[in-house]
Amino acid sequence: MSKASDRSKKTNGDNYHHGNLYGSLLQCATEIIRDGGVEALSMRKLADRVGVSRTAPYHHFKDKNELLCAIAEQGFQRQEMLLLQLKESDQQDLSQQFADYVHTYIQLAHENREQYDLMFGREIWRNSEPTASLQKLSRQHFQHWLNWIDKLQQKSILRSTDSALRTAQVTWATLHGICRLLNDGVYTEESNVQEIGEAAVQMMLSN
Amino acid sequence: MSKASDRSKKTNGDNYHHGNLYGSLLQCATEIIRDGGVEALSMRKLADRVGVSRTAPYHHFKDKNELLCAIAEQGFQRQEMLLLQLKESDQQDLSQQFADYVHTYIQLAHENREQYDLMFGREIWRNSEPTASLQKLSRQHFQHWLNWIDKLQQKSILRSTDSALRTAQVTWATLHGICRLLNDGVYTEESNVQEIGEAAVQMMLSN
DNA sequence: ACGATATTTTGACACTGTCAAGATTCATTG
DNA sequence: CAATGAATCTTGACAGTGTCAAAATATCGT
Repeated sequence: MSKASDRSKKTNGDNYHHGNLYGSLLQCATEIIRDGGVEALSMRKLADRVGVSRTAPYHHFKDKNELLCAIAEQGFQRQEMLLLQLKESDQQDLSQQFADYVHTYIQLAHENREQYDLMFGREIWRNSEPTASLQKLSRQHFQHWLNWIDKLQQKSILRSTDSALRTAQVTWATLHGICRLLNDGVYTEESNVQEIGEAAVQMMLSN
Repeated sequence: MSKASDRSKKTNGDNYHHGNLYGSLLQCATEIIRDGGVEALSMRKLADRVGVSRTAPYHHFKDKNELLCAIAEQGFQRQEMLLLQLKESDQQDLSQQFADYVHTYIQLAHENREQYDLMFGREIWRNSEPTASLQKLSRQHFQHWLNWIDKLQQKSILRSTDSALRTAQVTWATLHGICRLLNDGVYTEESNVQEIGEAAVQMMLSN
């Protein structure tokens, strides 16, 4: 007890090893980003808040980028959940189901704005290289969207003027554009979000 | 000549005063951003490249943010030009005129991707405060778009299911979404840009 | 108990934005 | 022309960043 108690500052009851640094880092980083955006997250502050030294995180994440990718992945998983829940819902009206998705998408992107920016922002996709697993998740996600669009076209809920791929791209871009303009602070009036989403649905539906 | 020649390093032929630092900074910064994005621009490197000391730029731009805003403003002015040229074009078919705008918008956003990101990105609109003049320019720009949308609705080129404001917001969001996905590197295949734009037009037009 | 391996730390480097104080030049008076 | 005040530019400094290398410590399989 003599050695351990007076030689180091960190071995005072807590272990030298953190135990679950990976998880702690991920969670803490997610919180920091949720509260203050990506630019509020620094590896040093993160390490400090978790209670380890500056470079400790680098043994669990090769890069800052790798950390960000991991956080983005969680966002995609949540998004995936959303699509699944909708498919299993009791909503039989497919038009309404589509409208529901649009509204939920916008709402979710707004509630988790910083994570959303990470998922589709230049920080990861342009400035750095997205992780292999993140790329995979992202592709899967779009594929599911594409499949759904295809189905909606076949049932004439959506127009078939263009191919399923093009339609999927454009409709998604519309959703994405709305979310970006809101999240980035270009649209400041958040009160009309609902109406904007509704107008988007009107534009996309075939009627 | 004795005093001036051996006392300082900078007074060796060139003037101590740069002459047009403001302009040089703006131009050089624009180039740096065009080539390497916002994150490639540092005040220090910029000053170095222009040939002045680190803090010289701060006598012409209060902030790095103020510099960025100035660059963004130029982007808006170019965008404004675009709309004006279209109105004065000889294209009489309003649907086609609208389609032309969409394609030019996407093309321009792609050619000046970094500047576009600056114009509508979080860097300025969320992380910092946009300059008063930038805000004004931005509002004007949207107002012109809104007026046009209104006109197109009255001539039944665009559906009037929703108000002009909502329609303007959603159509613009669609354009913006496409450009963001391309610029941010989420869509990597640039070969289909034309087709995507075409599909967007199809979705927006009333027919 | 020992040696390999995983984990964490300290030190260091090259960057960044920007503030404060001093130096230099310019423009405008007297 | 000389002097004074304003504009402009420089040097020094501070706190912060990501991340590499080498050393320290802990854990685990033998």
